[in-house]
Amino acid sequence: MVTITDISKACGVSRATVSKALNGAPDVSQDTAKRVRETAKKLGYLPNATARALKVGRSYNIGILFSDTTGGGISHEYFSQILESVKAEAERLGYDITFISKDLGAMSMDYYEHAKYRSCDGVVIASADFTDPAIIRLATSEIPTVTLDYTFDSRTSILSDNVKGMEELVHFVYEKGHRKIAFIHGENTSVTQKRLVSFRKTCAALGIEIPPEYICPARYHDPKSSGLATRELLALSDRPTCIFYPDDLSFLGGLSELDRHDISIPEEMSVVGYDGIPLSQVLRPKLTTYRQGAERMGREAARLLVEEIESPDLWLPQQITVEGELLPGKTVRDLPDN
Amino acid sequence: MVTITDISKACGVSRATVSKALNGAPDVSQDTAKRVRETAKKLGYLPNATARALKVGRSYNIGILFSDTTGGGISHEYFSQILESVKAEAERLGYDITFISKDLGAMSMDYYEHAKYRSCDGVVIASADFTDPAIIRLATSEIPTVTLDYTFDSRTSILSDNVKGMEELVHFVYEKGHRKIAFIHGENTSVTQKRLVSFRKTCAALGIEIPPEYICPARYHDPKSSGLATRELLALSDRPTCIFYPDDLSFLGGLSELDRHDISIPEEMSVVGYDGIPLSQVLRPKLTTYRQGAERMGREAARLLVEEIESPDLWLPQQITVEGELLPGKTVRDLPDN
DNA sequence: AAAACTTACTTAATCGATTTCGATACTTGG
DNA sequence: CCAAGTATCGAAATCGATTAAGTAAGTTTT
Repeated sequence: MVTITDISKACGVSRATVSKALNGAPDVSQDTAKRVRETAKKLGYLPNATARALKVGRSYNIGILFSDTTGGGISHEYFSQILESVKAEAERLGYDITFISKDLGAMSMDYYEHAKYRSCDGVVIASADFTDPAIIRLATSEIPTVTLDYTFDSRTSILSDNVKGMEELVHFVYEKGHRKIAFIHGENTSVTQKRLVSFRKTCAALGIEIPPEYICPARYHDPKSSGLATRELLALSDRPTCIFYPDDLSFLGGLSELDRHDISIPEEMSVVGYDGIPLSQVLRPKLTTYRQGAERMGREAARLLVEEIESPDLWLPQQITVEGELLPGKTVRDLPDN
Repeated sequence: MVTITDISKACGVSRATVSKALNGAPDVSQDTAKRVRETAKKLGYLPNATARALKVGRSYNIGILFSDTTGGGISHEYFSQILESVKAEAERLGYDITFISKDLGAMSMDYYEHAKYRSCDGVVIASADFTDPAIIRLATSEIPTVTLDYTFDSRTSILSDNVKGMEELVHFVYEKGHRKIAFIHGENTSVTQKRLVSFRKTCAALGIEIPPEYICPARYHDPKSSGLATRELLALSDRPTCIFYPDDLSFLGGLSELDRHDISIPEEMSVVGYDGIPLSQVLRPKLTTYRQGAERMGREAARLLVEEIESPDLWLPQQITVEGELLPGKTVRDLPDN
């Protein structure tokens, strides 16, 4: 391994001078700076991020956290898109990305400890159970963090615009003539609450009455539970004409349940998803859904986190809401009369 | 930040003793070892991975490389499954995972330099253009690496069993009565060659003649190009009865092309995918495909890499082939007579 | 021409942990 | 009772890089 010591010997200057030359310090003559850079290149010198991090207390490494429990794993497209865009933006800004998890090998660590252990400059909390004490500890610690789809105290967060998403979807089906709209929702999280409130509010504003049995609990990303909820809705004497699913993937559970009852989409039942993952657009019929701006969310998360890391003094926490986009699809039928 | 110095002061012993006590060295008395561990816990001590890495020359950090160019990005389910299982196994073994990329911020680095810069103990090359000189440099360097779906010289690699996969798929459609089988293949990579040769070999063994125009080039994970290939196949005077697609996602391109010609699956055309991603199993009709053992591949990759890192002396490179599993689906029709 | 700056380096401490080589005290064997 | 062995601990070097402080020239000011 080539170190600054090797360069200093080859150039006949001190290690301090080499370091300063390579970092563009002002008190190095043009001549020596050039000589140092050239021999550095000739010898194939690479800075050692570890040594630098130890000395300057900054690792240029940010953690990313996907908690394994909530099923919001990396392989869901929404999250893998976020991961990809966080990674791209962080790298653009000179930061590497390391996964933060509970328990590394034999050591039992919580998230906070893991982040400290790796001396991460900051952490993006991408998917997590926000009631988990370990998550809370990290998110309220002195380590800069950005959370996605949740705000701790009033710390920095990137929020998908669930209110607007629901509004647009409700308006869309309303204009197609639907009045009997059922809503299958995911676990009781802040996201769910926002969507549910927005759903109710928008319906109310449009003068639609939603009977309580039209609101069904299920779980995110779990086709089975949405299938069950669908079955209950179909058992009602007064069936809805349109069903909102918690997310695109969950709709697939509803799909097979509707299949079982020989109910065709959208002729006999209209459906709406959420997320706008690529899968939704290759289904036939194409799913009506709301695409969350995952790519931009990841980018903003990385950008804000690095801003906070690099200028902590003039930093104010902020919450950014990223709008999505309605994808019309073909799964909502035009009702001739209501 | 609590360091071993703090502990040493609190305990009235030297830093050396603290370090040894925490690492279970033999020349520390039971008493002091216990006292040190207790005050370490009391003070909330966390080892500093950076400092340790600098001293011992091991970072307990392994790199993972997904090259962005080939479209084999993280958000493809095959790769995100691999990522997830590499991550899980590495963490189980006490290693963290960092993404390795070209160009970090302003610095221009190739993959090898990036891995050195972060002093990765090893790198999993999960998805890459194996003709890229930067990839070759890394994969043939002194850094332990494991490649997926490609073998450099005879270094360690994890291979999906493409030969067996093709064999099984061909046999499957053969037994359904198909004799006119077309094969749309991806870019000319070693994987493609294996599949192509295996396809040809199996057909020959079964006495099936495949006319050259039944073999169409396209690109992996690119529905558009497979759509075009499909169009060409449909234009033939002697159409095939069954089409093999390069992967599940590409099949979707074929799907819309078949739609356009009002050809229904499997009644008028049978199709077969490859990969067995979850999407393939929620399509209707369910896709006949071959699931690659992504989860096991990732796990083995991490396991072998760590083995090589931890006992480089008694290490022999090896290639592991991971079998997959045929998913029958519903997209291959039973031909009454052939 | 003496005082006051500049410029261009070097010295040495430091980050947090590990590890080699002693050093000391105590135990055991002969 | 002395030599040898054992158990326990500490001093100091080290990993590679950064940086405050100091130094020795040369340059400018008055």
